[in-house]
Amino acid sequence: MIIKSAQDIGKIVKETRKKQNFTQVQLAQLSNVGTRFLSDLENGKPTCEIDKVIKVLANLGIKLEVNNG
Amino acid sequence: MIIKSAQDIGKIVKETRKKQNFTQVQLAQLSNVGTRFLSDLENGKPTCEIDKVIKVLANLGIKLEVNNG
DNA sequence: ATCTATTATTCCCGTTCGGGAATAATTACT
DNA sequence: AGTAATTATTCCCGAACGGGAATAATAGAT
Repeated sequence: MIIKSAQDIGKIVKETRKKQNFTQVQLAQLSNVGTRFLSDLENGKPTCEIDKVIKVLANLGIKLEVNNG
Repeated sequence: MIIKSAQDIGKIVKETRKKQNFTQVQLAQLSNVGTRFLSDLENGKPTCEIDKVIKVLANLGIKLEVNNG
């Protein structure tokens, strides 16, 4: 899936988390972020800090990839 | 290229920008971010805001992709 | 429909982002 | 080497992040 916005990331985080039967609280603890942050992230908040986003993705086994020309 | 940290993103931004003969000032203006932000980003600052990062990548033609299981 | 679990939203608040501009430092060019 | 250009770093400061906790709202299950 191609990411074009923060919303896209939120969507995939939410989807994947549910697929793996995680609750926000669980994933937040696992990722060392607050539950507020995770909620914000899943709802597409555009100002989330990149490092925490990456950590959450990692804890869901989601691979983030970049495609240069 | 697989992204594991903010540093990885910074690296590819810098590389790609140079390949395309952009200066930080140019890319910053193009992306509607400050030059400070761009410098920080390229140097791997972990707290950069996700939306601006995405915008910069887009302006370099770098595709951001997510790989779910 | 009811009750519970999960998620979203609000609050307080310390910390930090990021813009802009100036300055230092680094790099590139001849 | 010397000069110009590019980048990094510092400063000021308003605005917003994110944690924690409480509350409201939503969804899920029986």
